Amino acid sequence: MGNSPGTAAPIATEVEDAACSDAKTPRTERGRRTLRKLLDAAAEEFGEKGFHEASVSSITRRAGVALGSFYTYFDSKDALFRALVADMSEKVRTSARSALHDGMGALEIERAALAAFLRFAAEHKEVYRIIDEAEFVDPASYRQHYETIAARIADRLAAGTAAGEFRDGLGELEAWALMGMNVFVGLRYVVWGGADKTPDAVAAGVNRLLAEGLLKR
Amino acid sequence: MGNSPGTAAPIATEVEDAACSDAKTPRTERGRRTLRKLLDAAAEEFGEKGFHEASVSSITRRAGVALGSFYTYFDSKDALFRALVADMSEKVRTSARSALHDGMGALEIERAALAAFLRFAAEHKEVYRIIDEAEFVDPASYRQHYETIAARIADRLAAGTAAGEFRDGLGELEAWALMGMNVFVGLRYVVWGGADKTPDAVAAGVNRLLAEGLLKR
DNA sequence: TTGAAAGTTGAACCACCTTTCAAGTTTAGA
DNA sequence: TCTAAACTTGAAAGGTGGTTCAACTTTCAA
Repeated sequence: MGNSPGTAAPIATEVEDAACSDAKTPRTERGRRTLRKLLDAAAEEFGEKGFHEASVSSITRRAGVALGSFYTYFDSKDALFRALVADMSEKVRTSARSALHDGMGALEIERAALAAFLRFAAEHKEVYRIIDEAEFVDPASYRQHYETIAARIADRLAAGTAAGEFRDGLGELEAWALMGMNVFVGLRYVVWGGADKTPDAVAAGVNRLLAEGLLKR
Repeated sequence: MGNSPGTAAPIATEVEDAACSDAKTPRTERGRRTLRKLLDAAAEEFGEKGFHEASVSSITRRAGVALGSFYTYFDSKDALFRALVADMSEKVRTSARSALHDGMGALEIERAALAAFLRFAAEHKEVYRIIDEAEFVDPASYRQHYETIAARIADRLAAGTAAGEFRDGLGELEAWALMGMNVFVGLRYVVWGGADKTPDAVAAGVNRLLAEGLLKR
């Protein structure tokens, strides 16, 4: 509920680059401003209403531009959605990577990556909804998003094994399992809230599960 | 792709009970047949096209009944979707529970439950899509579905701890983590296929992760 | 047998929303 | 300053598809 529009920081800061494949690049400063307004309004609108309930006219109204201007920047409502998914997918990956530093142990890296992802999700709850809805609106992007992330996790696992910290036999399957854990605890404790666990507490709990497993010792 | 209609066994066998909250209960044998045809056709249609691409007229055509008959059994397209989600949610839970037997160890139970879920998903791929899409079409059902499953997993973890097989400190968080692993490996290896891993192999890999964690010993 | 309830039918209604377009305004560089 | 390109505007075209409805058929119990 407490998700009043304008509370969250705008996501689209340099969206133009990530989204240029689907957005028509503006040639003037005014054009760039309008495109940004449209992207920010769309992120809000899609986040609140979902793709099908959202309407182009509502997005342009929110952005404070005329209905027709929309088609100066996007070929279609679908193209706008694709541009948003590409942008957010990029931001999610960036948020996790930025939390990693040299000298971290392999297990610590997983904890930090999850904590950073959860903090990012807390600040941009609409990201979850938009990426999840891509499964139906833009399946190719959805699949690519998760395959890219899984590949990155698999790389980290391999590095952990090479460093002698992780056991052998960790591959794609384990990467997907890890990713699924992260996504679901994020949905439960960050997006749905209940506010009973902080991102760091959630990340710590998951990390213990990764370290110790379930069995009594 | 290789998902020709009619290949999978019909899901709706005793749907009437689970769905009666949203479907208008038929009073004659003929009515029950028609309702079943509509539910089966809808499961196919929603599974293939998703909620918004699916159309009532296409569902009735598939079911071989007139367009108007639809509204004898459902108040709206949304009500039909809700009825389907309720039914499938029930089937998913049943499929996992039926794989559990007395005398199984706690870890073995988790492996068997996941393997059963994956086999069920392989046979009814449309279930994944329909339940996932409920996040947008019928959020309350979506949330209830996963909260119910998480509660059941948490119970199993507590039982495992009580039996001395699992460590202390396992609760809701760990249940959600487990559930996320299961859902994501199902999406990757069963729904998306690639056929490189059987349900049992996937379940075994995840189970080892639960038993040993990531660390080298 | 009979008639009331249950079920069937599909054309038509209607609300909604994406997209187009032609006319007007602003920008930027020469 | 001037002009061509960039951008803006909002009314209206056009399509889609959920839902209604009144006439018709089937079922079933009395």
